[in-house]
Amino acid sequence: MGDHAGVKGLKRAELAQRTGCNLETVRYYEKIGLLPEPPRTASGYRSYDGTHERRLRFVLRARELGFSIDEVRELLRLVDERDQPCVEASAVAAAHLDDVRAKIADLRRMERVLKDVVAQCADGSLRECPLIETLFDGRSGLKSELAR
Amino acid sequence: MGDHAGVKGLKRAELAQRTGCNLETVRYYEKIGLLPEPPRTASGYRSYDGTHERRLRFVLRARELGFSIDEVRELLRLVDERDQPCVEASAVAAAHLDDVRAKIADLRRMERVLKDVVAQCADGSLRECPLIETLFDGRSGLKSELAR
DNA sequence: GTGCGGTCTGTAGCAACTACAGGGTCAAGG
DNA sequence: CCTTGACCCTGTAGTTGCTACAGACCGCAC
Repeated sequence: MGDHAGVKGLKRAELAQRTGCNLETVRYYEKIGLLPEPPRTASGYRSYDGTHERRLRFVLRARELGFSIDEVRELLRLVDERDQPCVEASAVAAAHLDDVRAKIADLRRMERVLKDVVAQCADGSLRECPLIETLFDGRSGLKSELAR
Repeated sequence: MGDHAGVKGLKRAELAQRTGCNLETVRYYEKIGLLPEPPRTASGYRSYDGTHERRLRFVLRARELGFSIDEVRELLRLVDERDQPCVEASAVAAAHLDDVRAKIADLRRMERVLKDVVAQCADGSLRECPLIETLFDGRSGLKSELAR
């Protein structure tokens, strides 16, 4: 296989392997505009270089931190446009941090209820299943727990 | 509109409103088999009664607690088949509790990294944006944080 | 030359809904 | 009696973020 212009040119699978990204995800990110279209070899194979790898790592790290695709797009725009990225980027991150904290709070409420119910089921002191009764009737403090 | 057989028959929108469920979701749950097909009026309108409402509330509460559709299906099967539901139900709940705790742990890692990065952005002591540098290079302990 | 693997494209599938479009029905008002 | 508007019906498409094909090429070893 000949490279386009002597560049070291990673193939898609190589890029995926180096970044730990799924093969198809690379193409997906290109399709939705998170990665630029790379040059192609004469026969149409994608040929990536270090800038693509760097950008893909950026996207993957942002996704690991739970940023949505749109948030990642916004962060990339800030990187590319370079107009005071820090102020705007930290606003995006701060908003996302609020989301994360809200999700943690939701999950902690769920955890509390589940833990109580599982404990009640385990001690076997009730003739009816406390989990199922809770789901049916909202007793055992579920509603009040969830309302908090 | 005449009821089928003198039953009080809730319409779909009424059931949705009473349970706080989205109108379309009622139909969706019916389609995927979480709710039984209700009787219809002569002109084809769905006509729900208290048992449907009770079952829908069960599903909605289980979903609020983060049980997946498949888990809800399993819980409903235990309710319907009535063979030692408590032991099996609490096993489903305990497994789900593990999931919830794993999600909380993931989110807490994200929270920690985001909090640090936002704080670094805010104090303005660095010429480059710490958030963006972190995403590009994995410095600032992101990788080690996420690896834990 | 012929096989095996890699790559290409477009498209379908997953969860769990949500939101239409285009039709039928019902009850009230004129 | 007829119309108007609000409801209900169905099937299907959209959402988010991928993942996994099918079927067609390409490239390299043997």
